[in-house]
Amino acid sequence: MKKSTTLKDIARATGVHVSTVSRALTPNGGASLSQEVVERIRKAAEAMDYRPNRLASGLRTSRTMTVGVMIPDITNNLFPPIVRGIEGFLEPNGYASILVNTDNDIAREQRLMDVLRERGVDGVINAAVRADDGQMERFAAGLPVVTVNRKVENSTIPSVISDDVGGVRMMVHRLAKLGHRRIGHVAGPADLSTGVDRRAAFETAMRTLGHDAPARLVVTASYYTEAEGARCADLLLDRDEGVTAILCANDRLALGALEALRARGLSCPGDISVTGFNDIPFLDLIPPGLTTVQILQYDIGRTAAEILVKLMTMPERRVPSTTILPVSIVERGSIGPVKQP
Amino acid sequence: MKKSTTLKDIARATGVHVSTVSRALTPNGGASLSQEVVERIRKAAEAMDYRPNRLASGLRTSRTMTVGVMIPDITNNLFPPIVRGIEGFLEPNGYASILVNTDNDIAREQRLMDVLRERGVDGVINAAVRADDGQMERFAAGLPVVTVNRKVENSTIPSVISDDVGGVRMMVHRLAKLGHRRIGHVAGPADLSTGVDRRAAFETAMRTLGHDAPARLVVTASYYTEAEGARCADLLLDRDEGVTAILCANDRLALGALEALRARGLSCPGDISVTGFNDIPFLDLIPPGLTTVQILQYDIGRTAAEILVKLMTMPERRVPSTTILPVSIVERGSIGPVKQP
DNA sequence: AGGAGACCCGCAATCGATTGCACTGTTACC
DNA sequence: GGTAACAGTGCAATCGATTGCGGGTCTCCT
Repeated sequence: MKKSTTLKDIARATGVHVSTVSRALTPNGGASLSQEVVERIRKAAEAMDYRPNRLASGLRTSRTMTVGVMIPDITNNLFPPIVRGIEGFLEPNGYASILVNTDNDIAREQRLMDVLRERGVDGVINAAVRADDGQMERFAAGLPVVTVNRKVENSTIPSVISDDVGGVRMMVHRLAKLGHRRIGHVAGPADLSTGVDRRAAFETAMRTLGHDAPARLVVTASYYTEAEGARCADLLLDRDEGVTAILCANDRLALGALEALRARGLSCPGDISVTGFNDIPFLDLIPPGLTTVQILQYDIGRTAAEILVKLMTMPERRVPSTTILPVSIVERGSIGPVKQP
Repeated sequence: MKKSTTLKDIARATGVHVSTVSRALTPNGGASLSQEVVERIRKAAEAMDYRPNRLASGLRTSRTMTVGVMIPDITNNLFPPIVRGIEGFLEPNGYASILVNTDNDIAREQRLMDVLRERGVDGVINAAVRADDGQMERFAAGLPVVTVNRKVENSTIPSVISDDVGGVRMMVHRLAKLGHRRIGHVAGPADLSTGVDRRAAFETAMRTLGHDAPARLVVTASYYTEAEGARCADLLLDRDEGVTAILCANDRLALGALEALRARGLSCPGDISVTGFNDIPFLDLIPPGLTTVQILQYDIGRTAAEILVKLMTMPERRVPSTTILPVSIVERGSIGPVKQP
């Protein structure tokens, strides 16, 4: 492995001091140098295929041009587009991203945060925060952090999320228009902002419409998984409250709910309507076609990256504490009018 | 942002020299120190919440404990499990991964390779190589590289792939057993090893069975996309060669083929059987259930990481040039007996 | 008692880039 | 003509951790 060329090499080749080379090669540093020298050095650097050593420069300046990206689990379909959105903004701006999976494990999150700090990341984008995440709050005190998709409740950490409230409200109204009055809700985990916010939105929307929203119509999942979706839907149906529609806090829960209906021999949307949230990739291909709230997955990632860069490069400027991106309803086959008994 | 504690801080606190602290804190370095000093230093480090600065240590030792992971596109369902497998091995071993998306763009690949080098990665796992990738070959001369899922043909770069030949052969046999003799093949891109290898395997298997495999039964896709799958399947059907089954080089092509059939009003498997390759997540939920070759997605990632670590830490030891992981057939609804005219 | 090791630990150079300060030569101005 | 201002470069310290080398102390043996 031949060692790569350094400033010193270029200095030797061009007969100037390394500091001069350094200045010639930084965009604005060449200001105090003669055009001729800058030109000569740039040419030599090009010829010698010079690549700056980011470690060295990072050590000196304590800016590594690296950001940490924390994800619960990259194999969860929701996150790749977000990650892609993040990279889509960071990479062209010279940042590299270190990707880590937390598995929603608090100890693991702690450990990975240390890993990122050791590596001197300039900032962190966290798609894995819990709603009540004290350690992330502390962490954010020493390093720019932006949360994406989720947020820490009552926190100053900037977040980029989707319009959870609006999405749920629109969906409830859509179901109501189809005649549904007894709508069940499979809520997301209580320790995730999406879980609590969507649940609150559900209850508000139901009350606003003058419909019942007793606690018995809501079942809270422990995780955003198909298995939990099935379990919760089952529970809801067991309670036998005459539910005609189930609004799930996300698509995976909804897929589980569909499975539960199938297991009971119930048809969707014939017997019961089901809706999801996120519109994850491939959802459109799965029968009966889940009606869901479409979020701008790529854009929330990209926006989070933009905000993080602002935080990192212009700490004095203020950034919005919460950025909410719009959502829309995609209607597919999983909802229909209330079954007439 | 308060600066973190350094070796110097600990040295000052414990009254020893920084070099002593350094030795006390490296696992085997403490060998030449007294137990008492080591203990005292370790305790102080713990108390002061010391985190080594990886930049500094990387600069000094030129080992950054970082690896680059190149993926064509993380939003492609195939790759997240592979990435997860990679991380599953690297992270517990102290490595962090920088993830980059190449979009199968050669110029972009080149640029990202430079990015990784600047950051001093100890090695690279590449899931995005083209079959004839000269620049990656050169790159691998100066830095440990392992390719995963794909490989560079006729190269010395170690690769971890699935049993493409076996998978295709088994699938052809399976179709043959159902009576299919005129089997079409939607081949993968000619510049990817999976494309050429599976195509070759298809032709070999067909010949072995004594079936026809004229060039007209094979259409080569330009990309692994649903759109290309549909286009190629259409082309195949237009040729009107009496094809009764279409073996696709991967699942996305197969999904496209299904779409093409649907557009023509043909049923699957009633009129035509279709098969895929990879068994990507969610495939099981999409009707009619694609029969496909299941690969060990997580394991090829993990194995690639294991091999890379060997390469990085024990350059003298030899590693297998190609590691082939087994595959199996998952049979779902998309294949059936030949339609009797 | 003197010498040989063994054992512990400090010294200082080093990795590569950055940057405040100092220094030299030139220009301009009175 | 002398000096002040300035442009253009070099010098050297610095970021934090690592490591070869050397020096001091203690033990043990002859």
